[in-house]
Amino acid sequence: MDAVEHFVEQWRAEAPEIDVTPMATIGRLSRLAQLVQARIDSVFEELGLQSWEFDVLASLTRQGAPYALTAGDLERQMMISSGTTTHRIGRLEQRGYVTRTRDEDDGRVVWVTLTDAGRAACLEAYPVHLENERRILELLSDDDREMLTTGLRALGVALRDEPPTPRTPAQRR
Amino acid sequence: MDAVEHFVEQWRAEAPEIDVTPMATIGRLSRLAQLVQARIDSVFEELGLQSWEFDVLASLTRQGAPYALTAGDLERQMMISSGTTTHRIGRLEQRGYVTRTRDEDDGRVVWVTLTDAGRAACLEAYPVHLENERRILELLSDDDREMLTTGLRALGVALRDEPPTPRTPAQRR
DNA sequence: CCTGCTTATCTTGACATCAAGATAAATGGA
DNA sequence: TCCATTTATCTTGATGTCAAGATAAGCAGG
Repeated sequence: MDAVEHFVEQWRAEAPEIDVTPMATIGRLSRLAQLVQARIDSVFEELGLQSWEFDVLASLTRQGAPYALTAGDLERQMMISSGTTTHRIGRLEQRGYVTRTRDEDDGRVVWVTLTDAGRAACLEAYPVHLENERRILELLSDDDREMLTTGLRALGVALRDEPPTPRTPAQRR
Repeated sequence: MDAVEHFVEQWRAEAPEIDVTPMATIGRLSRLAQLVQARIDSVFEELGLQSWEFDVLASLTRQGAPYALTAGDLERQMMISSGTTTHRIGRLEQRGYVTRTRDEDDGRVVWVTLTDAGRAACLEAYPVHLENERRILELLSDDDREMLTTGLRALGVALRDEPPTPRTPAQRR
């Protein structure tokens, strides 16, 4: 019995004519995402990072050399607004973790490039973060963990959460 | 192939010594929660409600008569801070959807009670919201949906997301 | 009764976020 | 070449959120 199951039962008693089963899945999705995020945040706090900071650094690091994306590509990968993107880049620029460069051929484009310090911070946090995630999933049985992963992957496909195709530095027009 | 699978492959290429499999599950959890929330928000917008407003109204409605919770109980059920609780109650009070009442016996406690208008707004939105959730889950096969639900329920239990035990009006000391 | 501790709510200040619009650059058709 | 349209980023203003502390009311032991 978890919290969502309790809410489902309350709704069945109060409004029995409505099929409440979707809530058992989607209600948990957002609630558990929040609970898991709290655990993840606490690890990043120990590492001196905000979760959103790691998000940016990780997006750039996993691209591989030369560790650069345009502001727009970052925006799409992180699923945030353009205003938030500008703000995030600015804060990380102040911290010395990224640099901004105007594209030479297309004056509208801003390249965000990881500095050595930014890459180092990301690579230091990365294994600690993943170990934390591993510890959370270890609370589940192998079967449950596998069902969860399979179900989530299916949902990702169903919602068309497709891989981003960033502009590569070579692709400058 | 979804976005998270792509990120996993990028990480495998860039930092092969780290086991990246936990990200396939937990990365999807937060990413998909965000995608699903966007769909949910758009339905509430049509209904003239914010998601957080429905959260409050639903917490009160599903309690059954007399549709009341203390501010602290709302805070715990919705997993938000006390400051956010105060703010939410204030906004809904302005809209005429809830009322504030000091407990007669314990002067620190504030009872938040649903008005008829608040209950009506919630009961109008509730079936539309659940139909929307049902439509999202319908994108999955029966098997995938069942695995997702089972996996999430297991995670809820593992993270000890336990049912709240609110103070009932009868329990006034 | 006091006095210190706990509990419940509210206030304040900071901040990340978004929507909408501004700015500026590129593009494409007449 | 010119102008309208599209694209990429940034700015502005509003908002929801939290952490930390303030306020105020119970509570418990002397």
